[in-house]
Amino acid sequence: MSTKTRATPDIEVGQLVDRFMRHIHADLGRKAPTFDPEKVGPAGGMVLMALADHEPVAIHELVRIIARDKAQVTRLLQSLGTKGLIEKSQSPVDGRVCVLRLTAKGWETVTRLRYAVAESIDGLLEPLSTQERDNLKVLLRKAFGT
Amino acid sequence: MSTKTRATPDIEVGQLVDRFMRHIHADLGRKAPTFDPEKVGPAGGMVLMALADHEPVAIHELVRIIARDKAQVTRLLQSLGTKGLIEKSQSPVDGRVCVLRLTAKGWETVTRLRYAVAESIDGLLEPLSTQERDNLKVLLRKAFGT
DNA sequence: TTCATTATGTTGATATTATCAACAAATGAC
DNA sequence: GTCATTTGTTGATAATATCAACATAATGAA
Repeated sequence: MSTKTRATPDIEVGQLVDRFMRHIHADLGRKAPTFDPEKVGPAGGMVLMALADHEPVAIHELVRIIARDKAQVTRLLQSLGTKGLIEKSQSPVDGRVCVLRLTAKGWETVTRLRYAVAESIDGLLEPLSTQERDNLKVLLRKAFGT
Repeated sequence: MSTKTRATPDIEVGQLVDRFMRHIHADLGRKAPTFDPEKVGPAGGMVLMALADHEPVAIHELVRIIARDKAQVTRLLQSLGTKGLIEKSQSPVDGRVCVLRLTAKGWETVTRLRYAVAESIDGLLEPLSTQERDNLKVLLRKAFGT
C-alpha cells in the first residue's frame, strides 16, 4: 500500500476488510456445492450462523445483530423457512414479535457452514500467528461485539 | 458471543468482519448525498480508492487487488468513465491490457470519499484506543496486504 | 512459419442482494 | 379511547454478483 498524499488516512482499514470479506466470499462460492446443498447462499448462511449463536431471538434483534435491512431479513427468513431450516413462533408476551429457532436440519446446515467458513478463514489468516489471530479477534470483538 | 458447542471455531472473525463492513456501508449510505454527488456508489467508491492507491494499473491487476469479478469491474469502470472520473489507455507493450488512471475530477471525488470513509471508520473503531487501531491495521495488512 | 493455447477485456443473461416507501397489526403512553 | 411507536411484511426498484460466451492479442511449441 502506497503512502502517497493521503489527506485523511485510514480508508486502508476499510479496504483491507473489504478484501477480507471478498476473499471469504469467493473461497466459499467456489466450494459451495460441497457444503451448501440447500443453497442458502452467503446471506442466508450469515443468518443461520447468527441464529446458531443467538437463538431464540426475535427478528428485529437479528436485524440489529447482522446489520442488514429488515425487509431483506424477512425474505431471507422466508427462504430458510421454506427449506425447513428455521421455524418462527409468535412471542407469548408481544403479539408483534416472531421468535426464531433453528430446526434440527438447520443445525446440520450450520455445522457444515461453520466448518467451511472456519476452513476458509483459517486459510486466509495463514500469514498470522496463532497469537496474532487471537489479537485480531479480540480487537474486532471489542469494536463490534454484540 | 456465546461459546456453545462449536466444532471448529472462528466463524466469529467472519461474522465480526461482516458486521464491520455493513456498518460502514450503512453509515456511508446515510451520508452519501453529502459526499457522493457523482453517485459512484459503494462499489464504484472502492474502485476509485483502489485506483488512487495503485494507479497507473491494468484492469486485471485491479481485479486482483479488489477481489471482484472482472465482468463487474468492467461495468464499474464504464460507469466511472462516463462520469469522467477515470481514463483508460492501451498499454504500449501489450495490446490487450487497458491502463487505468484517475482524472483530476476523479481525484477530487477520491478526496471526498476518503474523508467520509475515514470518518465513518473512525466512529466505528471508537471503542479502540489509538494503539489498538494501529494493531488492527497492522494485522489486517499482514494478512491481506497487496 | 503455423497452430494451439493462454491471457485480457467485454458483453449477455440471469441470479442474488440491497434499498426505500407503504402498510397492517400490536403495543404503549396519555 | 386516541395517538404515536414498534414490529414485521410486501411491492417496486436499484445495485451488485455470477457465469458463460466471445473477440482480440500474446505466447509457445511444432
